[in-house]
Amino acid sequence: MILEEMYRSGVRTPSAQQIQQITAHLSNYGRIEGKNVFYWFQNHKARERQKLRRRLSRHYQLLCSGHSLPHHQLYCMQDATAFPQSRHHATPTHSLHLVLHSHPTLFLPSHQ
Amino acid sequence: MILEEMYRSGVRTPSAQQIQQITAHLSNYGRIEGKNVFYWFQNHKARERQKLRRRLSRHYQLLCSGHSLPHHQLYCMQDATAFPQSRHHATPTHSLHLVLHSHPTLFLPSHQ
DNA sequence: GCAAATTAATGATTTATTCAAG
DNA sequence: CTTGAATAAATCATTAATTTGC
Repeated sequence: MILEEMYRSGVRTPSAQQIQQITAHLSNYGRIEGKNVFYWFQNHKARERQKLRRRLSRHYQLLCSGHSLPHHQLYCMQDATAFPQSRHHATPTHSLHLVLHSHPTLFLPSHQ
Repeated sequence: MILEEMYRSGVRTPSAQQIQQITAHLSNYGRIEGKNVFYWFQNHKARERQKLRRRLSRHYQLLCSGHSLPHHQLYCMQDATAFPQSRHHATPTHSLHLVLHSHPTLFLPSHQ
């Protein structure tokens, strides 16, 4: 409970000092050492991420399976109107037909 | 998610062709064009770097603020009680007492 | 009720990824 | 291109919960 409280209030990868302190504090309740605290945060962080990813994944699956849009992500892919023209140079001329390196302007649909 | 998958597997600055293909693929999910893909990779690369830099910065600040240890580990060197014996190999013998680095097992007390 | 069996959670370890520096 | 360092991701191992047949 204590660790989760800490996590909830922002602690993610505590430094050595922090770990020492936390360990000291928790020692009041039982045998514990730094590595346990270290592992706890590693695992907890990872598994929270995991949960989030699972949620998102499910979310996307729904999205792609023809159901209503979830409201984030993808909205950014929408119409792509106003386009930032290159600030510094006209379309680079050093590219020839060999162009491997991309510049956004190269991807402006030529017919739009 | 798809783009991150690509990034994770090595794509950093996709060529024009690659961008075209990626765009085509992603078009199944919504309106998107090459420049969006281009920007995504630019930004993602940059922001990954940024994250790392922040980490390092924080790291060094701690280091220099007299708080000795850079991050975690070392706390492991403290009481040196029961330590996790590696499942697969005997205790590593390379455990200089100077070690600052990462893995808990690296801090197996040399005398155990 | 109550073990054996099965499944979920958590702890600990290993492997992969990431960037910067050399 | 390689290496070092941090740490995220994947995996292994153990413990806690839950289910099942009796």
